[in-house]
Amino acid sequence: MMKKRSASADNICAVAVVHFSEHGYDASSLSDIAAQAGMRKASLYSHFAGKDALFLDVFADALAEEQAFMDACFADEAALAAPGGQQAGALYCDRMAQRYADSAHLRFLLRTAYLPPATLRIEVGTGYEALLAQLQQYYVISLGRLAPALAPQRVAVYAQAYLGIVDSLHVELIYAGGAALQQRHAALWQILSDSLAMAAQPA
Amino acid sequence: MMKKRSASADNICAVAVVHFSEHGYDASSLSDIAAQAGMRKASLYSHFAGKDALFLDVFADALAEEQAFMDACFADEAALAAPGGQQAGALYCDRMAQRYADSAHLRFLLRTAYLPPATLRIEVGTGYEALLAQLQQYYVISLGRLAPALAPQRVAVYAQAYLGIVDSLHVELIYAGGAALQQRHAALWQILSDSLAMAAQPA
DNA sequence: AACAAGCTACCTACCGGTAGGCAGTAAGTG
DNA sequence: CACTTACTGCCTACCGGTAGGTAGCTTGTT
Repeated sequence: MMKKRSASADNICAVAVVHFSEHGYDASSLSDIAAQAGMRKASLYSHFAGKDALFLDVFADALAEEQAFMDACFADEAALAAPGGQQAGALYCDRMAQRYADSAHLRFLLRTAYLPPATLRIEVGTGYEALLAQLQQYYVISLGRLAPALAPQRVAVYAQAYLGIVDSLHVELIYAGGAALQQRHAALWQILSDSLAMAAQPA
Repeated sequence: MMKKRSASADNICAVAVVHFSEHGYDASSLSDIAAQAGMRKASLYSHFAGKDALFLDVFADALAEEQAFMDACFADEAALAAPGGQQAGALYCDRMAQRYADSAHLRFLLRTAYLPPATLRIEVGTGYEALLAQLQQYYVISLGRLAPALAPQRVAVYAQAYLGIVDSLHVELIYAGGAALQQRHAALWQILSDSLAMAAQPA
């Protein structure tokens, strides 16, 4: 991988992602970000054209990082899978809470994907949709490996449900966290498992 | 019901709820709100103590309105219910999309409940949690009426799953809307139905 | 010499909030 | 009846503060 940015710019991005994830776009100040990055606000402008540009750079970082995380989860899952054992997409959901705690990029992404700054709606929207599409694709592949006999239209339904569950867990991450998340995860996974079991061996 | 506010104050709130729901707390300007309400910013201060107070008033309105909507949905459901027929909580989900399109209060609520202004986190949090708790209670009652034989711990799981589904639909409302919502609704409802059917008559 | 990367100092625009004035009106008082 | 008083609802004008953004100088490195 090649480095596209200077070390200073990378540092600024690392600071900015925290500010954006905690305060949102509007309430984040370039002065504060610059100060925490060890420089004055004016010096930011030798690295980024403006606030929007900085935001979009951070957003691109976040997308790339979460893409990589997703890749790793489903790669691990494929490596560990025994047919009929692990359920499709489970690893990604299991690791999500820890990931949220560790990664400012994920916190940033969940905050700004759902309520992006008005002027950047389209850019943010298309980027995040691509990520979700990738997740859906991974899930379909994984489910196809674990339950090959499933009818294609059934697979589509489960993929939709899976994305819905992921969204629901995201909400709980932002909103409540910890304990409540566990319960919700368990409950939603339960009904998904039940439905899958029923579809796999119909009465 | 008694009127607590003047007509002007009601008008201001009606304008403010739209602004807050579209731009969020930080990006909403009192000047703009006042102008659209037919007065100057300074005149707002004869009706509300400040931006926070206005926001909290609007928030209280939104809570009350959504509470009333929830009440109506579950009252209708109880009236229409034939045992084993309609599924618990379905009406509320079915009407949600239309409701979202019609009600600025719901759009406001979904936006600010998940990402409230930093200074008002606790007030918003407690208020919205109460609403969700009420929803959960309604669902449990409704499910108890339609499937009386269900084990209590099972009911708790389904209640959690139901809230999760509602959250997921909320996300889809904010984020995508229309067509995608239908699919997600259908998929999540499908797996919930499957699981319920399995629990009701175990193999 | 040239360039990158910082800096100080400053700009305009707008924010939430405050002070004080100005019509209209409804009630009290002789 | 006329007159005063008090109040409501809105106004203009302004405050301190901060935002994003720009100009131009000073460095250090090559």
